[in-house]
Amino acid sequence: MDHSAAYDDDTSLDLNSRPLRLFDDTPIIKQEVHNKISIDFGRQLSPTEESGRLLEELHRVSAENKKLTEMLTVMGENYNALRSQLLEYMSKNPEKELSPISKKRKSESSNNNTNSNNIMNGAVNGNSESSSSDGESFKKPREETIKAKVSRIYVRTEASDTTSLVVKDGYQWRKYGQKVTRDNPCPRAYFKCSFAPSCPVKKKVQRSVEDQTILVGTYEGEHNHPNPSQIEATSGSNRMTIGSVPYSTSLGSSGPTITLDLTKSKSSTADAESTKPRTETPEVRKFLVEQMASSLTKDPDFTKALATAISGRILQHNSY
DNA sequence: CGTGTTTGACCCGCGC
DNA sequence: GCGCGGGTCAAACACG
Repeated sequence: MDHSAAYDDDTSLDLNSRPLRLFDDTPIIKQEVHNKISIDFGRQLSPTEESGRLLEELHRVSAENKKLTEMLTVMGENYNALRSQLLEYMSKNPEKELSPISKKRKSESSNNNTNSNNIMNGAVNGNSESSSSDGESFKKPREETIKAKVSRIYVRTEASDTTSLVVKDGYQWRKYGQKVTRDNPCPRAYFKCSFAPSCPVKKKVQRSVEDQTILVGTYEGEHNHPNPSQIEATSGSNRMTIGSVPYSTSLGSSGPTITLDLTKSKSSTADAESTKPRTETPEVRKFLVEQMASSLTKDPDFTKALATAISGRILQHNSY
């Protein structure tokens, strides 16, 4: 299954990878930039030359930023189109996906399964918001349902690993129960957040009936403390991860639906290299520089700061 | 010995 | 009221 590509399109990991694709599309510009940068650092330029260079760079960066914004817009439009198609399809065939069991109680788990199924087929989230809203709200006390934010997370695990019910999301969980439910032979595990004693968040983890490599985690409530893994490593604040695991997220009517792929982070070296390169070859360094540059140029604050620095520098040189 | 997991018992809501 | 099923509790157990 090639879901990873679909996930990447929704994650901020793409913030890193996409600009590179852009560079790939425009190799001439890329080459030009690198040549000029090497010249810049290689010898001293006159103030006017340097300011000209920097202005040129600024324009180039702005143009790239614009391109990226456009690509993001197109991607968003495609996503919305796909989502509406999926919703339309789901509304036309609501019974197809559900089990013949008609009890209200069944709907929760069957929705879970259809969700994971659809998501794993590449349609990421439109379905989850339509089903999760009525899936969770029917049997909980009214006020609790309103208060507690419910979100779902779908985790693809190693194919060989079909026994553990561990979802590494960066938080600390204490298992307080396990139960075999009626419509799923795989046991459902119940967890409470143990990082903060007062944290009300609960988590249910159960393997999907259809694909047992998929863990379906249901989160209830909101953490009243930061993610422990983010406290330890705040340096990667631009990267959207759950405890170093890439994920994609989307908001539904009852809360976000999150999909992450543990197998990818574990086994895919190509993907791992993009976030955590191990070698230090010139190519990799170049790659890293490109990534950092593209990430920085996407940051409007950085662009502002750069513009301020450049203008300040120009004024400084003009005063000579 | 402290902490986390396991697992059977219990509670509670819902449908009949 | 009864049975069913999901969710929670807590004693027993395992592990470092």
